[in-house]
Amino acid sequence: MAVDTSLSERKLIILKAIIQNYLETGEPVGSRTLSKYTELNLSSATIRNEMADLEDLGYIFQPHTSAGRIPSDKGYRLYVDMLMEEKEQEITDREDAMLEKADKVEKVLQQAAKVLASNTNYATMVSAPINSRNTLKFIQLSQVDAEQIVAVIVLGGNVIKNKIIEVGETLSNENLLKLNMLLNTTLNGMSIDQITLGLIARLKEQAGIHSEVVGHVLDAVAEIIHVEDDMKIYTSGATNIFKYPELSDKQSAQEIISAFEEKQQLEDLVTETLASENNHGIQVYIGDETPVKTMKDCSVVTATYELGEGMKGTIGIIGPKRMNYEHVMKTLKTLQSELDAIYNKNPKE
Amino acid sequence: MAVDTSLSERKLIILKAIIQNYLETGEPVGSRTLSKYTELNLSSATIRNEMADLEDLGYIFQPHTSAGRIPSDKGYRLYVDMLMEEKEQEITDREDAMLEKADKVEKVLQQAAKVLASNTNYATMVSAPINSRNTLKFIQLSQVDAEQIVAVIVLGGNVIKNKIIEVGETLSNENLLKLNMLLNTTLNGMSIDQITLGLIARLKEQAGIHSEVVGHVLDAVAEIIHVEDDMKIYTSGATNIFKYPELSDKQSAQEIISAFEEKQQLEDLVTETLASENNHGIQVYIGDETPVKTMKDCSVVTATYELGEGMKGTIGIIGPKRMNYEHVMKTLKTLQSELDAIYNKNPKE
DNA sequence: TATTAGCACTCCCTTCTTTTGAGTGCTAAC
DNA sequence: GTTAGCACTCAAAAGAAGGGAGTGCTAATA
Repeated sequence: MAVDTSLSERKLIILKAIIQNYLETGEPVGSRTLSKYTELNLSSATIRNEMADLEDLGYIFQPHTSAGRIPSDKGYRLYVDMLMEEKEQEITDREDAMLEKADKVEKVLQQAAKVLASNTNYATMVSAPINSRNTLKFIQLSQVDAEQIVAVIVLGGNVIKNKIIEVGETLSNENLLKLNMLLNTTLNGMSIDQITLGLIARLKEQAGIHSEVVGHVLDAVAEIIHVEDDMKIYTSGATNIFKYPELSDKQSAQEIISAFEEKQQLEDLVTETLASENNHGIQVYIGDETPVKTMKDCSVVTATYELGEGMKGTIGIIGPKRMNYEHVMKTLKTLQSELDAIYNKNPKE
Repeated sequence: MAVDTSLSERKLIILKAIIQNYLETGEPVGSRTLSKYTELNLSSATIRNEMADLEDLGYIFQPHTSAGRIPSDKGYRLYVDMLMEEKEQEITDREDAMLEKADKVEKVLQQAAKVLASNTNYATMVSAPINSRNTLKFIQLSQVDAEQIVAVIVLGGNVIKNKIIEVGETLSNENLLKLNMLLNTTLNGMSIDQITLGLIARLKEQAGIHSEVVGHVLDAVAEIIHVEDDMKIYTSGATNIFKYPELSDKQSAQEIISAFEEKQQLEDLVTETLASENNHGIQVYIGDETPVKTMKDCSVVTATYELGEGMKGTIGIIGPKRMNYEHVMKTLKTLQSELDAIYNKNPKE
């Protein structure tokens, strides 16, 4: 993303002033307003000339003739990339902790979304981390009754998966014991990715192909391990978009809120964010840049957090393009490090 | 709910015509329209007289002078009551199956909400059944590593609960085995309600009070069993309310959709529905009758379904007062029996 | 050459007025 | 008891008028 250096210092100042003003008021910004707002002591006429240039260059535009200017996507992009007051060094003055510890990951994430929403007044989402690079810590099959076996699998970070396996034929206690031994010795410490179908096939051989039941059970185990838990996404503040007239006409509101209700599109957003290079930083999608078409009139800011063992999740904020980028990014960073803190201090709670 | 018999036959016909017409159009209904709409061949003037009476009796009202009439809550109530009496026997003509089988309860319920929403064009919710009267089928503690034990509990309907228990001190294999025996023999077949703290205390004695670890583990087990899984509620079609102008101004829309996002109020609704007497039927709340104040401008129709073993859940539809009650109630009944069918045919899948 | 004052022009928004039309209530006739 | 007829009401739609914020352009100024 090369910075366009063709803009004069003065144009940059004016552009910045336009954007900041527009972020505050939500109204198109006129030349007279600017001539007071900026410290360059210029008349409105001069500023008008500069504005005309900025418009030609595509950074701002008029919603209609005889209105002030508002930033275009390109303008916002420039602003986010270089004009924003960088608070980089100020991460030290951490805000008060926002999150309370809770014993269930689920609760924490739901709360994170909520806090974020009330903190920013935008719509927010938090995705639960995905397990595929997680490792297996423990596995056990137990007989529930003659026809049911329950399989329990403990992964790193104390994630537990389980399922009931229906078996036609009773498995002897002895065989079950053997199977448990075999599974634990073989699979322990492996990551989910590593447990391939080939490996399972080899296990079947070792366990004795003669038994159909065993084969069936092993297949089921493989399935449990691999069934991607569908991505859990927690949302909050979807109705915040009603606070922004540019998003709250029926059409847009319905689309955006639907996206939050159905979650499918948010999943896409998460996938995209996790796939993107810029992984530890914060990602800003302005308007059409967004991976999710429903949000092409919004800005979307996302961050990735990590719970160790390669388990990554995403935090996202969706709001109008005239979003308070500075505040949002700062808040995201804070939350990011709080999540880190919570989960690295007591990974075993 | 006794039907007000003080209304003449003719008034009833007119009222019904007014309501049906209003349900279709959403516009106030005038006397001229009615004089064509009804088969009683009456002039608009006559109908006007009857309408004036109906207004005095509180069944209809004018949004403003010189407008047609709109049903009042009382009017809707009469209509719904009448409707229910009429249709009682017609449950036989089942519609096509709407639900697909799925192995996870979660999926089925989510899908149920979705189907219902697209079928009715209202906002819908389905609450997952609550387990408190469910019985314990199987319990097992297993050593994950030196400091962790995983407890797995299988309940009726194949509901599985589990948790990792942190222990300071390693529990010997032998002791664990004993404990498992004890737990299974004692608790098997009991309902969650029956497993009291007193019972746990007695268990502790039997297991040998001397061991602190054992005490700790038993406490943890009790906790797992009793921790009320917070009520899971699946929603769909919240944005359908945008289809009804009377609900889709920003204020109402925001309130209703928030209720769907936060879920708290929906929980209240479920609680209320489950507590109500009329348990196997269908409940209709019109306007102010609703247990949830946010929905005082809506009608709410709920039904209870049962998954055996006393596990009850609720299905609900939220829409404008001029809801198509007939269709909604029919659809709810169908869904109710479909849920029954799915879970009683194959309780073990 | 860069800046500014001045002015005509554009177009949105608000407010006010007018028109239209659906619907009512009442009265008098059938 | 029913109906035709008529005056009246009121919301919503359609114009009409004025105000105001803002622009682009030109000509004067430093």
